[in-house]
Amino acid sequence: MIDPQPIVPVELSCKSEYALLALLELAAIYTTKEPLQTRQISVQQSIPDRYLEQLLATLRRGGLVRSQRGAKGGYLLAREPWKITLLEIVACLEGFDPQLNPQEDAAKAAKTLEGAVISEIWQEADQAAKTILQNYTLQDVCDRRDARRQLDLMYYI
Amino acid sequence: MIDPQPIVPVELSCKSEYALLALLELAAIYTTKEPLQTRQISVQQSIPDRYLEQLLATLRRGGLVRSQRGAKGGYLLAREPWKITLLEIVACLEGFDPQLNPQEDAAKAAKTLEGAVISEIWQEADQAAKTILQNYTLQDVCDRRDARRQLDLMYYI
DNA sequence: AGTATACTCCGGTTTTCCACTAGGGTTTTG
DNA sequence: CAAAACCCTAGTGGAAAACCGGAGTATACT
Repeated sequence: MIDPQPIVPVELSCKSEYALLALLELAAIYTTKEPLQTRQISVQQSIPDRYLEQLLATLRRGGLVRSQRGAKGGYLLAREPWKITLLEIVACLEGFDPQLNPQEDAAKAAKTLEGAVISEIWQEADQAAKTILQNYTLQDVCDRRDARRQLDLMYYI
Repeated sequence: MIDPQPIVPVELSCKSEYALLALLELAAIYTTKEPLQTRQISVQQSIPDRYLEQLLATLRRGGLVRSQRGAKGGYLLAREPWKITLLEIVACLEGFDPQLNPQEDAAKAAKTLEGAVISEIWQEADQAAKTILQNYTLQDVCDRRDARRQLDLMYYI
């Protein structure tokens, strides 16, 4: 189990973090076209393997990865890493619609006037956070990690 | 119990919603300088009274509200409604620091490189949401509710 | 063809958190 | 001094999240 994130409005669930880490592994070997097995990912990122299996299955149903069964099987990205946004990933895992500005009517659904106004403002904050996540692709995250790795190396020398 | 909000990155907890509704009530009678009792608020907004008590106590410890004990007691806003931001309110309730850009080092605390990069991006999304909430004051919410009330009235005629 | 490998489906368990409840106190008014 | 109202602390129930296990099915390699 991963330690809890700081208690802030935008929470990164364990589920989403695991999935993102797994997808990063898949992105790293994307060009090889060779499938990567859950076992390898789980060891690399220290994720409970049976749990990871479920998450990858969810990602498959969400169309983000493809799977190959049997011996020499495993998972591959369904699309190029620069065509997968972070918003898509968390939307797939947490089970909400990845499109921005989904329902104004959620505010209408509120029973009281106060409730509706509050709901509107919260949706505005939600939009802002979602927009950030939509503007990052898997590739971006990989690039940033690689850049950081280079930087750490330079400090070491 | 309030029905759950849509499953999205930015969640509005029951706690924060109750507190906000209570503060709206206090804001409405702010100019009278007369304290408002938990019982009245709980009836008005249909919030479990003993639970509301706790939330108001938290708001008091957070310096958002003042209390007057004994008979004829109750709660008043500690400041003018236009000097209380929504970010302060949820920060008080959820127990995090209301100042923006609080800790870059949370990213440093991550054990792995990937973890740090992901944490950074999530903080960016978090910042975006927080900024929205910081730019709304209690007064803004009151004003918007009143405007909406006028609008509904016009449609009715 | 057969066997080992690895995904697939599905149900169960454990843990954690949240909304809420409860009891016994302290302060103030009248 | 009694009633009204806030104050403090602990505990409960249910739901969701995190995780585990077993039986099944597809694929590769020999």
